Amino acid sequence: MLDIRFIRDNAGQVKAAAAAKKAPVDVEALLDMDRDRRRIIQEVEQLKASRNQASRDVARLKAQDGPEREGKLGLSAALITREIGDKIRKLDGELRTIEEKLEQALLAVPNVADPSVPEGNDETGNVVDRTIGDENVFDFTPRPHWELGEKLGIIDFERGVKVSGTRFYMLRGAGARLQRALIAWMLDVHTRERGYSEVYPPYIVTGKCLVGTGQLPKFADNLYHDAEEDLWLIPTAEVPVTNMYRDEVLEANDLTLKHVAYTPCFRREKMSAGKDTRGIKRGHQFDKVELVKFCLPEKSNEELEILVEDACSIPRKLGLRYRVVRLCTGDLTFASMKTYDVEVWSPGCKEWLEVSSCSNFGDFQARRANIRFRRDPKARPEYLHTLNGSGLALPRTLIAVLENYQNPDGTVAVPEALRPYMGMDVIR
RNA sequence: GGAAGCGUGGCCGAGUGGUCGAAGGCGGCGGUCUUGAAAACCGCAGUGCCGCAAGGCACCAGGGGUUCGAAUCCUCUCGCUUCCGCCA
Repeated sequence: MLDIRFIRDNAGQVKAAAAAKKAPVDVEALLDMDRDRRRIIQEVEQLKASRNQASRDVARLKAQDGPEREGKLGLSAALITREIGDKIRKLDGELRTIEEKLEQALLAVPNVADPSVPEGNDETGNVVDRTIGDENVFDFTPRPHWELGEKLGIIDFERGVKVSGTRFYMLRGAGARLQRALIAWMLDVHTRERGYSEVYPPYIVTGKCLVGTGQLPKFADNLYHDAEEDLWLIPTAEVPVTNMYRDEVLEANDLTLKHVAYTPCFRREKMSAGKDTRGIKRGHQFDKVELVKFCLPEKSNEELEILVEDACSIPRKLGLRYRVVRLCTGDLTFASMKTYDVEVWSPGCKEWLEVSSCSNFGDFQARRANIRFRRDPKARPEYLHTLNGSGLALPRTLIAVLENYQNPDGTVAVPEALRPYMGMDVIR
């Protein structure tokens, strides 16, 4: 959420950012509501001040003159203040209404891009920052993972669909084990080498959390939720982990705070038929190891660069070819100020797979979730900055491993780093 | 899920409907004293909003209500504790 005061002072910038993100935002309407709101506040607070004064008068007279005069004095004061009270009640009602409307409207305003983000309309405007690693040379035609998976009996598409419908699959045997190995290994890398502290969060959260990170109210369509209660399946660990510190004031000394969490992710998205239909690239349920950071406002862009490197350490250690893409203004998500995607090359599908999306949210989420810090014990609380990125998303990492490490006979070598976790060298 | 009790400032803990933003204690900060520290004593200390400012308003889990006036009375919601039931 943006500060209404920021919007007041930077209306043009906010309009431009909303247009770039294709979010219909009526900035003028916001400013009108803000003006009305402040007018009513001034009016009602003046009335409250006079009511308080009258109340104090009654109290004082009663104390001075004793109970015998209470009737007279009390009555005259009562006549005045009852009228004021009615007005106050009426104005308070108006104020509540307009504040709710303004709040709802503000929750629909997207974050403003950082100045370093390239201009652009859509993903074609993204900029490849760097590509690391060489393309694997195969002396045979590499197979896509769905062929490998079925041949090896480690991905069972039919039974996943039988149990849960389209876009679900089951991993079996070495496939399930490979995913588990990747999860355990990635958690170990981030905790042991990158300084993250591991968290096991709930996979179901209240709506408030989703408002905090920015999925609600705008993107309810993409979420699974309990029909009777305000409980929602998480679309990413970002939601519970960022909201851990909701309504808290942290100490500056504890920043930057870094957490890593493994969770499944649930996304309802009504995906266009025919897009990414083959394989396990896109489903309603997938696993992900997520990195979340809380830091000082002036450090967040620096922290973003480090976060990207933390994510990149995984494909690097796996010996996968990867690249870092800088998203343009038009491809940024609703809450993001600046985002880098990390993509790995999959020779079977012949495409770059997005395995991580690392974003700096500035104080956008911190404001929504009310996460603050104190520079020193006497200072006023300030909003901190939040960041997160995948480290990494499992199915796509699994795809890249299968396709890059495949042998001519359809077996798959286990990457060196994973062998201790897999207990085997080759999946056959 | 049922019953009972409880939710006050960073923490503990008072608070007969009327100058209560709230006693007292601990902790914190700044002094005095001390070679230094401790102790003792004195003082300062919440958050948000409106306002150029002076200042004002709000906040005693959260919402609604009664009242001229609510931390205090009523009501609903949430959370915690204990007992019972159920359960991996």
